[in-house]
Amino acid sequence: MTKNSHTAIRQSLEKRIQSGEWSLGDRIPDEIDLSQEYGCARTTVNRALQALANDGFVVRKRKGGTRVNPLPVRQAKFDIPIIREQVEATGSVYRHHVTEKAIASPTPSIRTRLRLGHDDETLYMETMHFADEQPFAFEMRWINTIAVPSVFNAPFDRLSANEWLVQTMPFSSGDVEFSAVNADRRVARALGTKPGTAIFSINRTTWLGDRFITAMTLFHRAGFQLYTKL
Amino acid sequence: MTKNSHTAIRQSLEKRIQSGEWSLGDRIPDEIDLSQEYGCARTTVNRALQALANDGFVVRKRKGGTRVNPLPVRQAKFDIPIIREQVEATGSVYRHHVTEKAIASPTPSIRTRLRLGHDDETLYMETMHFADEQPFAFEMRWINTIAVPSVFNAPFDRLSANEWLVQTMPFSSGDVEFSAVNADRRVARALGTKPGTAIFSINRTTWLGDRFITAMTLFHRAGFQLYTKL
DNA sequence: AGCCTTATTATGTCCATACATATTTTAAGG
DNA sequence: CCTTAAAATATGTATGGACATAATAAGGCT
Repeated sequence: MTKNSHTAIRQSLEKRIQSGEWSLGDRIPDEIDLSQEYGCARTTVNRALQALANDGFVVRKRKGGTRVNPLPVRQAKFDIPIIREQVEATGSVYRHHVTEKAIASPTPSIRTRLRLGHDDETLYMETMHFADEQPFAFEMRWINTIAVPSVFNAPFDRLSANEWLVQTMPFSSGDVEFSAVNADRRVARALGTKPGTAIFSINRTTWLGDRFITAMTLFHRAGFQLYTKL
Repeated sequence: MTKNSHTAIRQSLEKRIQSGEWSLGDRIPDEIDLSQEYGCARTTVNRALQALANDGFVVRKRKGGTRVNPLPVRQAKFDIPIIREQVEATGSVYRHHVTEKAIASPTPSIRTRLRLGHDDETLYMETMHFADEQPFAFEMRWINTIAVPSVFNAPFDRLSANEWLVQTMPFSSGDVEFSAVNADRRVARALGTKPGTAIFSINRTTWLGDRFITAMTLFHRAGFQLYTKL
């Protein structure tokens, strides 16, 4: 069992909700009553209830009290690791290889996606990621050379762009998009599969404040699965 | 600006980390120093720092102090909504249609996945989900009739199994698996696309405690994307 | 009834303090 | 020098009290 009062109370309340003691939309006792029931201070119950609200189990409203969330929304959380760590976590040996690296004027669609000006240039890179010498993922990436001028000195032979950027600009924000695409000839050849194979693809755009840092499209090997617990 | 002291402090610290005031792995001032700097109680700083630790910005250790996380892991959070809400959120009209519903003895692989006994039976259902009368997703589902006996009285003509189960067993746990698959003939016909098309697929298994409730495979229409902010 | 003002109420936040706990540092002893 | 025990330290948690805030309920007026 957990020892701490607030996590213990949290778990207890969670079980009582799961058991059906209170059903969807029901109001549960207020903090003072619960604190008496559990024999602790109100702040401790408050902490437990806030945690439950944070995870979507209950909805809280001033004066309205705390209710079991009538619209429970399950949240899936994914860790988005560095590809090397993802590979090594499975016990495989990681290797990457930069197949292309050039200053390029991005296409209009990329330009829009990155909110770039008319003559802004980017560094375009293609990288292959291997697990035990088998293709693991094929990466296409655009980097804003103005926001990240040090990119020209980056040791991309040792570190993948993926990893280097995480270490250089660690706390940027961004968005992610998962989709399924049919491999075209180029992607198929890179991943060692047949054109048309369904490929799990991740699109990521990264910002620091309002400055565009990098955009990436990742094509995973055929059969790749992304897994998480709810 | 935010008014509350603890969120304000949290944001301030987040900015200071992003600005590079402390770099990866650096130790940041302890709670007492920060509380003096911000002119508040230690508990308030503690709350802000715990929130930062929770989101992976810092790592905290007793006596060791608080450090900027040297291995920043980005977390993507997805809301997994009821399909009807997902469709209606885009302004489309939702409709579903149960195309098959029968007691069935699941295949060995499904049986293993669900940790079912040798002669346990399940209710097997196939459902089509439409958005504005266009195919949105095709669902295959197995339900444990022993854990959910009320399933036989469920109004599946009005409510999809998806929605009914969420309302009936709201706070179950489970796991999710995202992948890309080539549509076979059956899936392609259901979704109105050609066999071989890359389809975004979601596999979900749901438990209440250690009891299996339901397993589902969802095939989304071609071109479907799952999007989130980091 | 309908409308406005005022009380009531449950949660939100903060504080000062106290003690617990994990971890490192230091000191003592061999 | 190495091992072991004691002190120091930063975070973790709990408490009781106080006041703020949002939302509802109650009351009084036209």
